[in-house]
Amino acid sequence: MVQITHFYQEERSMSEETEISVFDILIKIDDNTWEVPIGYKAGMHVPGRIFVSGHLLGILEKETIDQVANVAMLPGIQKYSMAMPDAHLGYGFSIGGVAAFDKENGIISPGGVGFDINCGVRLIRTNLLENDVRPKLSQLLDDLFEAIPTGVGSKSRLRVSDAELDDIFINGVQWAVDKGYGVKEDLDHCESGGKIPGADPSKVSAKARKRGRPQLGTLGSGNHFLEVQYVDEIYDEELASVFGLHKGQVTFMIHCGSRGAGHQICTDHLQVLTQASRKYNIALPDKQLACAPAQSPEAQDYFKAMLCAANYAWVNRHVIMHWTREVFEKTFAEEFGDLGMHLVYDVAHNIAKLEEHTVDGKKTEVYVHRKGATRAFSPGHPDLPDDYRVTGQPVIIPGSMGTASYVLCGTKESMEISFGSACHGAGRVMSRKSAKSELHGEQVREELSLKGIQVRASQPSLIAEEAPEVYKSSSEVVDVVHDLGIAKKVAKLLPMGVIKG
DNA sequence: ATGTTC
Repeated sequence: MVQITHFYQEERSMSEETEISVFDILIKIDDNTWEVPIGYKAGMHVPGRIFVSGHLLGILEKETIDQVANVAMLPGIQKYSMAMPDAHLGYGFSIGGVAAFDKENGIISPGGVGFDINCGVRLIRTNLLENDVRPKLSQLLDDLFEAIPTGVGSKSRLRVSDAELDDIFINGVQWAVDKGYGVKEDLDHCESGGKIPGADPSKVSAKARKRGRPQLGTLGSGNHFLEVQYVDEIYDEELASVFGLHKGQVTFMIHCGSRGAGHQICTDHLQVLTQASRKYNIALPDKQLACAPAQSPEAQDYFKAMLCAANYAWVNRHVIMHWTREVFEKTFAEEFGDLGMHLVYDVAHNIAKLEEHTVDGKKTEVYVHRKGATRAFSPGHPDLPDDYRVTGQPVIIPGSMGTASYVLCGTKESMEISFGSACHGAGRVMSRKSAKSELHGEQVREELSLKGIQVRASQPSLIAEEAPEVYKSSSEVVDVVHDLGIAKKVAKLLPMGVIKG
């Protein structure tokens, strides 16, 4: 029997807590399901469920378990407070957290969405093969780096008026398609059609608008990227064929969010909801869990503003996709003709949505908070576009820089186990600070280059912060959700070139 | 993630 104990970061002072093993807290349900019992902390309304393999459990922080337990104390939570295999410490709610709250008796919390509202990812396929692209890869990446503004505080070459910003907040990708960015088909291949109704720009502050206006069509920083990839392996030929994927094919992936706009909207409303938590007498185990009753004006104002940021983020990824398509056209269309650059799908990783789920055999409406988690709806779900209704929803899981990304597919089991949710990515294991002090950007770049992966980034330190070794293995995380059955593996994608913020 | 320490 292997004894797995919890290892704290070095800077953390030794205390009696360091003696606690995760086995002292968690109850094993099956190989990939561990329960935080309802008695772990006084005030938990439901147990926690952490979906990890034995190995991933060994690197799970105790604080992440505490965050799962804290969320279980919030009013109106349904079934379980959950954490996906890529879970790690976040603001209030863990990243990788999934929690559903009753529409009438539950709460809405910005901490359950995160600062980067609708951070998400989209995958675009092409008709090109790996060997078509390799000879021109360097030039392609240079041109992409030129076309797509990256980095903190980067500004777009797209100028939108104040009135257009309202239109973007309300109509999302529909605005972009009407403007000539992308095509109508793209709308169907975004989660929620790239536009959630109910967004209200009057709930967005002047400051958030000011930050958001110049940033539409910018990649941002951190783990955000634009990656040129190829399909390395197909796990399910039938599903892959519906998604238009085959071995050797070149794809590109865009991972980014709502930039300064979403960040400011979260900051603004956190302030209001911190007051509201007191006003409505909600006992908070952690002030970062600030929230309000779902139907209160405070919670609804946040929700309506959050939807503005969500719609903005879809447009952001859409505009970046448009410019990327243009660069591919410029580089390859003369030689290869129609490049077939169809959007496979676009998923949100940080969002709260009002959805219908079955709880205790009854259909009920809940606010599902997914923070670093992906919707993974089942075959036949009415929210899916016609062409994917038979397969289930494509679930796009980006890897960390230089590692594999995955395409999975939603299942019936995800609806039963995890409110139609799966994991979102690799999950950090080393802080940005540690990564910067322990790793050197140029060395990481060199190591990736030896693996045939070219990186373009504004600063070498950013490469160090996002090095492969600072993340959990994406394949390990994906195997857990596949083995649990909450999403099914379809294809593995390997990077050829990365544009970093 | 983030006008990276309101």
